[in-house]
Amino acid sequence: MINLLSNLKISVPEKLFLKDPESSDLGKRIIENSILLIDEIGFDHFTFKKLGAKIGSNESSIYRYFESKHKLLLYLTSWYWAWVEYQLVFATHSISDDEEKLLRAIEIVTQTIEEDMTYSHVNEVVLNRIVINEYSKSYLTKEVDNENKDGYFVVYKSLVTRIKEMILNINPDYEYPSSLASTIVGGSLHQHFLKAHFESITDCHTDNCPTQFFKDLVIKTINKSI
Amino acid sequence: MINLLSNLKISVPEKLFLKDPESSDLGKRIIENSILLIDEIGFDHFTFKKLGAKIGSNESSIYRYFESKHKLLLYLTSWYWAWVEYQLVFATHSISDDEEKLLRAIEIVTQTIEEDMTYSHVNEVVLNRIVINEYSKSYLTKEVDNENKDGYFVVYKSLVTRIKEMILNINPDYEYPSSLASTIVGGSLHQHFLKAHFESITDCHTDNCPTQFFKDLVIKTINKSI
DNA sequence: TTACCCTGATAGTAATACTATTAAATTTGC
DNA sequence: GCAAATTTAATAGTATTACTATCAGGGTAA
Repeated sequence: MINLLSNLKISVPEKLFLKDPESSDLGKRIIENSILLIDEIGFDHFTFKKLGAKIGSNESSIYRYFESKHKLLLYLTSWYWAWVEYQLVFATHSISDDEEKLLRAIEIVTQTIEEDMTYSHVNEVVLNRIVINEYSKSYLTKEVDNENKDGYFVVYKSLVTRIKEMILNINPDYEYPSSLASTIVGGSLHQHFLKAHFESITDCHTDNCPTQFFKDLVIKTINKSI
Repeated sequence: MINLLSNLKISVPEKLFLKDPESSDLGKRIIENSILLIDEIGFDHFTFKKLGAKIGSNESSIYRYFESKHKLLLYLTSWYWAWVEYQLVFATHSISDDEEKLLRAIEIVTQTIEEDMTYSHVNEVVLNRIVINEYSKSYLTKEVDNENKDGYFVVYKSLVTRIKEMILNINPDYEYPSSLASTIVGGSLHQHFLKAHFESITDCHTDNCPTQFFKDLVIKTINKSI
């Protein structure tokens, strides 16, 4: 599966970049090292100047690829969600039992990425941490409605919608399939964050935790009779 | 209840301010108008200079009350959570049935604040929107562990812990009471945001929605047998 | 009435988030 | 293999941000 996936190009909305970073060596170094640098110093302290210094390149060259650091964050997180969606589709398509299928999907979406799947220049383990720590900053802005119209968040919405469909397949009468699906995806990031910084308000202290919590939650919630 | 509450001073960790804004007229104008301005232009575009212009005061005077705009956000959101916690304690203390008590607590925590309760100079309706749009920015930082040690997030954690206790009262064997409680509080903010900006991935389109979703979710989840 | 505290005003700093221009290097097309 | 086109690097510059520092004036309190 890992090798199969690495031959596929993850597709990210084109409006997010000025020049496709996959199309050149410098572009790939920008992606690779921006992930490492954002993880290291946090998105708030991250600048193109610092990134330029890290990759031995110039600030102005990076601006040829991305209009702003905000767009770069959208690119990286879109890439992440597209990658998760691939894994989800791949891991569930051959499962015929609807409940088993959803449980597998929850695993994919909520688990900690443990090993670098070596998808070229992208370190998925580190990117996962970035998504946990920074993703909400990409949409908690005054510009969100315009950017949403421009399709900047399609990948995320598509992932949530897939999970919603799986929920409806199990129980077509459940009233809140979209809210439950978005709670799984968003809530999982939140539990991972709490696990790392606010242990007192989460029960997730082990490897399998956010996953077990959400599996239990979802199955109890969508089954028709109590 | 409204009048009773307005005689109580909401208590916010003292480290969050340099000078108590409740102690002067200028301080209160800072609070009142920072809430309005952050709502209007967003926290990212908010500066003390702009706030100074709005209240006819000077940037440097605002810095006498708050070290940074980040601390001001922590102050405002702590105030909000303390206010919610008061309401929660007040509304639930006389309810003897454990399940009814939790359901009432969920109502308090997940509902949209509909009317300004005129707690002096604080517009709670607008502050609620700020918490929905900006709260995560207060903890998604590289400084979160130090700030947490300094008690900047005690109010929020205390609120979540109260809900956790209520869950345990209903089912002491439920395995994830803290995670469920933090999911209710954090997830409710998220659903409110989706309702306003990403309608396609939420089922919350009516007034009573995040509330109904979470009530249903929690009751199904914590009841012992499936 | 003098001391002091609060507020306002001004100035200044380092960093940020860019834009613009030009030059050098590299790739490509023929 | 060379010219043309493209890409990257280097430099400079701008407006804004997030502060800090200093000083002056006005009101209050001992």
